[in-house]
Amino acid sequence: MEETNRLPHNHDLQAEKLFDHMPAPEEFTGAAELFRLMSDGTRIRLFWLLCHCEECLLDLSVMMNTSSPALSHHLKLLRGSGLITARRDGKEVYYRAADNPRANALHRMIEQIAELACPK
Amino acid sequence: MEETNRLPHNHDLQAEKLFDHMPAPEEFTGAAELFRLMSDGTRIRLFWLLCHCEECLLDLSVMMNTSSPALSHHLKLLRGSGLITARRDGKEVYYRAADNPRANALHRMIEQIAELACPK
DNA sequence: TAAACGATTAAACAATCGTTTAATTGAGTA
DNA sequence: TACTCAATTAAACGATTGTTTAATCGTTTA
Repeated sequence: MEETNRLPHNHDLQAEKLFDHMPAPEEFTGAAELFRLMSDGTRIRLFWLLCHCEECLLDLSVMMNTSSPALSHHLKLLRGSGLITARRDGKEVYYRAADNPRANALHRMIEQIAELACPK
Repeated sequence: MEETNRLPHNHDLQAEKLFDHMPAPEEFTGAAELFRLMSDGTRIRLFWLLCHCEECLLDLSVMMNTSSPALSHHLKLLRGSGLITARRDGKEVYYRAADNPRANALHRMIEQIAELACPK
């Protein structure tokens, strides 16, 4: 038998059981990193934009009204997490949202929270 | 008629149309703030915990292996966004996840990303 | 009222992050 | 090769953030 009564107070039996099976902090790092990526207004708007078109850095910087070095920095972060893809064609690099479960779920959640509809 | 051809390059007609109807940065601030709240490992684990039990600060600090001032700080942030509720009973303040669409959606998304199941 | 306990707040600190400016790399073209 | 354009990188800066330590507040009880 296991001794479960190790909390200072004894309010909730469910909490005691939970305490014996607490997920380690590392179990949440992946989710935390994904949320951290979307915690910046510029980046979340950029990702949303790339869910609806494929564009090069220069056009993106005009659409976003943001400097290209700043955007390049954000694009690198998004790309590193697999949320967007990039392909070079000549001098330009074209970015768009990746087509995977995480990116799709994020896309839906953003539009749900922001109360935005997909543009026609 | 509207002049839509204002981007430096002309790659994607859809992008041109999108440019004419770009959501303002403010439209994403709500979502960004919600994601920022969940961007911290301690806080996301704390919120998940409060989805499954109601507990006081001291017990939470033991379960989370975190100092009570630090936890109190995180709890204040979560409470300020309406993701958790608090009630005082005598000397103790009991916290739990709020029951609203945002909190529920977040709960589901965290367990989906972290590949966790709700504990029995 | 005084003491004990739980919770919160304040101040200080290191660490992280996003932007800017300037320099550099990569690719096409005259 | 030289020149142009697009993209990236580097360094520096200011701002924000999470934790710690110590002090304070709120409630109960001896």
